[in-house]
Amino acid sequence: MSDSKQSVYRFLNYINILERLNHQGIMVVSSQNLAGLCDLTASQLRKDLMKFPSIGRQKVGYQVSELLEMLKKEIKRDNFVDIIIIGVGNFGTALIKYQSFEKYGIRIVAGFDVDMSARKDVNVPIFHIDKASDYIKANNIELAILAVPEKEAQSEAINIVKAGIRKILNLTPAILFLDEQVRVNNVNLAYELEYLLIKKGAKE
Amino acid sequence: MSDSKQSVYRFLNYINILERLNHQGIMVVSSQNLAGLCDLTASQLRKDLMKFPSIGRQKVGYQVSELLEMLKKEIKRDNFVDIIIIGVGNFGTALIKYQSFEKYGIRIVAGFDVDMSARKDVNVPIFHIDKASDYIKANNIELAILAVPEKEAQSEAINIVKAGIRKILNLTPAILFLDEQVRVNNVNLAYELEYLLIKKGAKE
DNA sequence: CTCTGTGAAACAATTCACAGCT
DNA sequence: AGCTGTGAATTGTTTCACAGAG
Repeated sequence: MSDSKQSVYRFLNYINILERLNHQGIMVVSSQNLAGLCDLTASQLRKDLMKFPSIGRQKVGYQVSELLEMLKKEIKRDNFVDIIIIGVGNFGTALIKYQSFEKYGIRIVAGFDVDMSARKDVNVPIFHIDKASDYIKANNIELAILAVPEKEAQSEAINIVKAGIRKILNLTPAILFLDEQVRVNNVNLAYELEYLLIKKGAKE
Repeated sequence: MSDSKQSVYRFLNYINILERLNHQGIMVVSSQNLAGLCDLTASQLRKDLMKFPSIGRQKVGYQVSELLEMLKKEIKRDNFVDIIIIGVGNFGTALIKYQSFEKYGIRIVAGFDVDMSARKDVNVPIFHIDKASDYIKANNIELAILAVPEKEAQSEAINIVKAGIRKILNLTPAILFLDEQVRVNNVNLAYELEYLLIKKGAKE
């Protein structure tokens, strides 16, 4: 997988949707149908699938389970990944409790915060932020979710990168300045809301 | 504003960054500098700015405050928007407490949930979900954040759309099937994590 | 010489249209 | 007929390269 961000998201979406179809016992799907579910055109979907050995059947469509397997193989990475979360406020707690990442093979194994008093009601160990560095080194953690208050974002990011973190999902609105080597993915919910509010027409 | 999602996000990012520069008392910025902060090329930034009457000064760069004002005008919408949130669990509570939307002129004015017992510690009224429909109609709410458990996502979405909601920020992993007229923006944090994990190289 | 504004070129994504299989 | 696979055409985006202004 070495494509654009957009195409990676399309592939993740195919997998997500095919898993639902599979779960519902639907065994076959046409490019038309699947494209409709993904909000794109049948052509575009077929173009995406061209990177695989021809797997559709004319007049019929695609075997859901077969397509799913191919897509998963294409996107594959090490099967289970342990990640940590920096900042266990409302947001961080929500993410820890929200176990839905597990089905993607992603496990939040520890949380870190300055305030230890809060949040004892989660089933993942919460440590003082001073311990993050040691933890990252000891457990070879590669990815961290950053969910601290905006003001602390930059300095915490520097700390965890120094300790060995290579990938950060930044949920704060801060702009992070880090070594080029570090991959940062910013999610700014304010932008997502603005986007909805700005665009006049319907459709994504 | 009638551009691609990507370009809208770039513009929102320019505004975000320029506001920070402004706040720091930085008055002038070159396309080179600003592009660096945004993780894109100087050319691309200048192309984006071509839609405005020439505003940069050769040898100098752009006046931060002036550029900021133009961008804001370009993107403008009604100055204050009231939105609601459906689902006041961990996630919903986090969003309500996270007041950072206010500076974008976006205000969460009410939350709705099936479980009224929880979450009395927020400064926004929380109502039973049965009241959502009336509230939307009475207050002419256009946008809702959907933060319910995945299983309820589809049925709640139908309900609020029936009541008049036209735009949904869907924070559940569910795929929503709704009238074409309704704009849906899906944020799936699992995808964001997967994306970080998949891509081998550095850089976004 | 420095930095913007902008055409032109290169590259990427999307849509069209249709041949070919069943 | 119904649906895939795929070149060709179209449209969109990014990069290049340089004229022009201070």
